[in-house]
Amino acid sequence: MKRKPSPEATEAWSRLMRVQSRVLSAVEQDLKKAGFPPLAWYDALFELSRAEGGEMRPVELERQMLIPQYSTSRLIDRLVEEGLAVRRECKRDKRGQYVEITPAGRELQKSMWNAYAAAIERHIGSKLSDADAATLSGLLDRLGCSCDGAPPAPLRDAAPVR
Amino acid sequence: MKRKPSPEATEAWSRLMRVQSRVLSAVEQDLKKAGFPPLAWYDALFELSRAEGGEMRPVELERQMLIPQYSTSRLIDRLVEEGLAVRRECKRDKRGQYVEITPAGRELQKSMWNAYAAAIERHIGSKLSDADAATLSGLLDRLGCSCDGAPPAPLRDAAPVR
DNA sequence: TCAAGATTGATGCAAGTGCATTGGCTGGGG
DNA sequence: CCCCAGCCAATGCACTTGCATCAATCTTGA
Repeated sequence: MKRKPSPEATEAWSRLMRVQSRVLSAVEQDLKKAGFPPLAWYDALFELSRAEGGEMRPVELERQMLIPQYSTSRLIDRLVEEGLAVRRECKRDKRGQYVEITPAGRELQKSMWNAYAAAIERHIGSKLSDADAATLSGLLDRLGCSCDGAPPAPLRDAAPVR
Repeated sequence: MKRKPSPEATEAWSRLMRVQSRVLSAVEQDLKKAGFPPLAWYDALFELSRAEGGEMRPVELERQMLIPQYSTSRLIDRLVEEGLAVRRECKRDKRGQYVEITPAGRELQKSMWNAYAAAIERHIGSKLSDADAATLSGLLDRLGCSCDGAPPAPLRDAAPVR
């Protein structure tokens, strides 16, 4: 039951942790140097912008972004504070609410994407052929999916991420 | 100069971020549930334990672990507070100091490794063949190394990581 | 030899995170 | 019909992180 991992598995673990941390901070730095807010803001704005009517329930956002409930709540606080989103009451369920992206929010999302895309290209695209990138995605998928019985994932496009 | 990333590159970025975050928190949770401190502690204890004489300069530890200076300083504070390491003065350079692992520190490092190895096996080893794990490591390496001209990396063994 | 600059490590402060709990509301079973 | 288990979102508190800066010491070079 508690078999030890092979050296290959251990090495893969090690690389996965180190490399993503380096790449993530490199990309975050690029964004920050360009004067943009953290990546999490982008992700939230992206999810909102592609949602029906530009709005969604916090609980839905939470599931998309895979972050804890309180974290979602505070992220929304900040977006609202900056005028990038607004909270709307939900008439169908008075416990809940809707969060709607504002025009300013859509604009920021788009302009962040320019810098973001450039950073991805710089730190990933330029270092891996498309075929290798696809192989990498495939291998990573095998680590992530089987974890908890999440349905195969709805398939995302220009899947911005995080 | 600002070419856009291919869909493959973007997808790889996305997966890299999501998957490592899931795997990392899964492993951290396993450790925590077993009553152990955070992974960073393990990494530090591991580095110390394999250092000559079980001691090293904070600045050296910092370079091994790839974490910021203040972070190292505070991590050492906590290890010392728990009796897992001690600070020693450095006679050769009075600005600096040595940090030495204690017997308790060595013991904790070893017992953490049991749980840690099991977690790696559970979340990585059992999901990837050794060959696939090696392929994954190779692809990840291509992302990490060329970043900053760090020498090819001294090559680590049971490279615990993070 | 001495001043300027670099390096080592610590720390004050602001901001972010994790955890537990609360308060409001819903919906279903008795 | 009412009550209670369960869900939604917010928040108080402790702790951690990031950033800037400091004090002490070392090194370099004129």
